Amino acid sequence: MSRLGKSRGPKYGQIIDAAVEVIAENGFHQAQVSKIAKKAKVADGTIYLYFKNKEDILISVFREKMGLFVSCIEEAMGDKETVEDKLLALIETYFKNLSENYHWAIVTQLELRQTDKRLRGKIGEILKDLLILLDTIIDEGKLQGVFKQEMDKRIARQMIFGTIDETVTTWVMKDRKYDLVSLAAPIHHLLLSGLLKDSKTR
Amino acid sequence: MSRLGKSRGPKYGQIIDAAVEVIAENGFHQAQVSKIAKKAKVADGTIYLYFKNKEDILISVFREKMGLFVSCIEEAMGDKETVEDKLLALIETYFKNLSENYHWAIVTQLELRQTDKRLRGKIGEILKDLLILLDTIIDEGKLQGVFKQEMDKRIARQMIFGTIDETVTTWVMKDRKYDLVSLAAPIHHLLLSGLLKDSKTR
Amino acid sequence: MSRLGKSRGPKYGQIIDAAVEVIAENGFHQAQVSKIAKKAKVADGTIYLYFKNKEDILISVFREKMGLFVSCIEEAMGDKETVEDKLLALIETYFKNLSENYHWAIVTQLELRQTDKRLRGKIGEILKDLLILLDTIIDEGKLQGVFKQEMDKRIARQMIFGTIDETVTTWVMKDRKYDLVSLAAPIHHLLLSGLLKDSKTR
Amino acid sequence: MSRLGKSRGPKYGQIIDAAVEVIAENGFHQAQVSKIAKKAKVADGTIYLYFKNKEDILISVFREKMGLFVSCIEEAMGDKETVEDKLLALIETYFKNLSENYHWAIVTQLELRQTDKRLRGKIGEILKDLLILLDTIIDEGKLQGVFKQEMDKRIARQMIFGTIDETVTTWVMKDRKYDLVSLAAPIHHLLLSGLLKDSKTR
DNA sequence: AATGAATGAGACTTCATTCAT
DNA sequence: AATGAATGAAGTCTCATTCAT
Repeated sequence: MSRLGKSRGPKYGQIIDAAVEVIAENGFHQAQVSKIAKKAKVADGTIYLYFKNKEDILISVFREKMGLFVSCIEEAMGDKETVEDKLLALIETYFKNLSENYHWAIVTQLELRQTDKRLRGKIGEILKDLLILLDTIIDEGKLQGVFKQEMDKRIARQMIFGTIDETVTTWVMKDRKYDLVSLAAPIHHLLLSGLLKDSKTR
Repeated sequence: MSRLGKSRGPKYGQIIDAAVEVIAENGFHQAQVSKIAKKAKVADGTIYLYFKNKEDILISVFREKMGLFVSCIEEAMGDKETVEDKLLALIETYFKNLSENYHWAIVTQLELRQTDKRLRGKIGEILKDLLILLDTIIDEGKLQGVFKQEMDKRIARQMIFGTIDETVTTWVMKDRKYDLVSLAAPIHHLLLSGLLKDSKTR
Repeated sequence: MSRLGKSRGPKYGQIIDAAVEVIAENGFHQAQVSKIAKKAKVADGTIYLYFKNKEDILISVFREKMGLFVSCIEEAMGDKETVEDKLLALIETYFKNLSENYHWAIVTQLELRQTDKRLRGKIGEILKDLLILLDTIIDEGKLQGVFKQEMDKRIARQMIFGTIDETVTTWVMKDRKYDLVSLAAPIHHLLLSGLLKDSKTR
Repeated sequence: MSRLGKSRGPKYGQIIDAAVEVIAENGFHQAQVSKIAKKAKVADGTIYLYFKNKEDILISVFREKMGLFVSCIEEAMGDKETVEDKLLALIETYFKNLSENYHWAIVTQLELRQTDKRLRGKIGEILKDLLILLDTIIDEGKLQGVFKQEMDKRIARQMIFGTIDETVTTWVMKDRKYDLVSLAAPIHHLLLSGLLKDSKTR
């Protein structure tokens, strides 16, 4: 078993991509190794030259794709000056990426949640990179005096991530009947200013 | 096929309760019909006198329990005057219920998500009752001029529900290491007023 | 799983007998569970109501059959007075049993040896009952002053068992071309008096 | 298919030796071709330049090693005068060789028996050379009037070989906890004179 | 109404062998 | 002569559901 061959060889990428497609099209529990192999145009056994087992395929899929996803968001945030703009960039890029890659959206929002405790734990590890991005924004916002000082970072993070996540999930479950990216601005506004009317004294 | 026999016989409730326990203790994929039967103290075959199939058990579990859950929240909201108080009542009751019934919290937040498209669709149907409660609050808030007029109802609902849901999920996954109910107030505050500092002009 | 149902129900015996036949006819490594199930006229899954796994079938086969085998030999020895007669009874019954049950002879002499360390260890445990019989004879022979006093029990046991075992194995591998039982007497004689001519001074 | 290339190239010997080690260390069923290739420091495919298939490796291993083994015994017997001494030389050399080469002992006594009918038949062929040695001794003993005249050669051979084989197998299975070579003399004595006490009239 | 023994479909993974380089 | 990446066949076991009692 080519332990180190894990990340190279063109087949590696083929298999990863095939896995995303197969999971999105058939659902997590109908994503048999043989289906993935067929779509990747390799023999069943070849999968096991690149991945330890089925779970390893899934973890790798998530790590590879989520890595790109997070990098992409980081890059988009990079040239923004204010925390408000950074948050908007994050939400917009998040939505844009998933809009442009429906297979991946299905996988992250629906299929990957059908996993058991162990696997979900590992996925959680990878997700941390994304949550760290949120924490960075929150910290910076508080430091700059833009965000509430007394705000609990964990709660704020859960509000932002929960809102984004729920929005994408709903969009996926509604079969993309509307444009996701255009929701970024109003969501951004709502997260920043809350439900209450401006004039309202708080 | 006693689809209408839904509530007839004491065994029905026994099976529902057993299902919740078994799923919470063993996880969705380890919740075999025979385990549920054993915990409910009935024979495997008896299950099929009350439920069409395994999926029907799960749907029924969700419908029965979620019905109680929503009623409970409605009741708590009933005697509140302002929308702000109603929202707080909703969040607090939501958290309180799940705090007091950890099995149910595990089932809703983790295990029931490990289902396939079809089942998740049906669960979504039942969840609507909860989302309607949120819509009621949002509508009322806008009508009373307390909430932003230009706010998109769907987005607001996703922010509230996403935040609550993410918060509970995190709490369950962290093995209830902290008190959930005490998060209700700060979350309520954050949802109403947003991330930005009060003095900030918006 | 009916853990305790292990030994009862008519299917249990059917499966054991089917396993012996299938192993004898197809060889140990070609004795698939599905073949055993088919020959036993039960569904594949039924096997697992009576046996934990495939290894458990094999162990059980050996335990059940070897139990009968040893009992049979014990019984035959029971009414013999001298150790010489007891030894002869053992050898004759040993050969007679295997002669009358060729399937079982193939299984013990050839197929059951194709097992890995773990399984062979368990088989060894069961074989002990047989070796104890030999030890009993040896002890008694020495006690009565019929056998050599200085003789090492372990070595004697290995000579007797090794000779019997090798004889049966050869007979099985030669496809029963000759009568096995009639070898009992000469073997018995040879074991008792050795290779050397009587007149020879020792 | 270099069946005749048997001894050509240094890799041939490397592979044979590697096979013995791998089988002894991992067991017959865990002795994958790739493991043998790795230990022999050749590529997997190279194996197939020297051997037709996996079975051919095993047969060759047995033929090569058993050839040396038999030669060694023959040599040790060569300068003995009496049949008794020849038999003792055979047993002692047999035990000595296996004592000094534990890997080979494991392979012959345990691992090589985990083979199917076909392979075992071929191994039997090779074993014949050893059995012929025994026959030579028996014939000579009878001719010289040292051994019983009425003794069946086949039975005598089975007694001698069965005893030796069982002794070595037991020693291997007991993890060499005692010295094997020192058993040669008592076994030799027992084979020659039998279980019965000298004075006993036969 | 209740039982529970019996059913049987379905998938992950290993490893001997090949063949293009 | 040598390589080693790729192949693909094959078998154990689980568990939702049925049906004779």
